[in-house]
Amino acid sequence: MTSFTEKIYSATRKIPSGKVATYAQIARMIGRPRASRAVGNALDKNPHSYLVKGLPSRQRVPCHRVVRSDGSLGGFASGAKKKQAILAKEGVVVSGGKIDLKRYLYR
DNA sequence: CTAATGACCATTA
DNA sequence: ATAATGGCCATTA
Repeated sequence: MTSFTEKIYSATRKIPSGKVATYAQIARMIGRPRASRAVGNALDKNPHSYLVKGLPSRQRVPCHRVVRSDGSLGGFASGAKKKQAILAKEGVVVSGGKIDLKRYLYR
């Protein structure tokens, strides 16, 4: 575990249910404004599934709340379809493959 | 050490 | 609107 990935997980955990953040945003939060791509890599390797019950909240990383800057979903280890389903359950509407960032972006 | 690899981004055409 | 392009950067081989 590198400090880089730990910071990413920490930042990602701050995103509340019903909101989303972009990879670039996470990158900015941890002080590496140009590392958005590396952020995606780190989240990809994240083994902590959001859906696992009983997992301590400190270990849960809601990586499904991280999307692309253009509002499209971006990737997901278990499939983008799954990602969308979880978001929908939290109240984030994905229409036409895009999310209305004006409404759901975490500020 | 170098090279390749992406859950990316902004710009340009 | 989509597609290509060049840049970016931590991690891994």
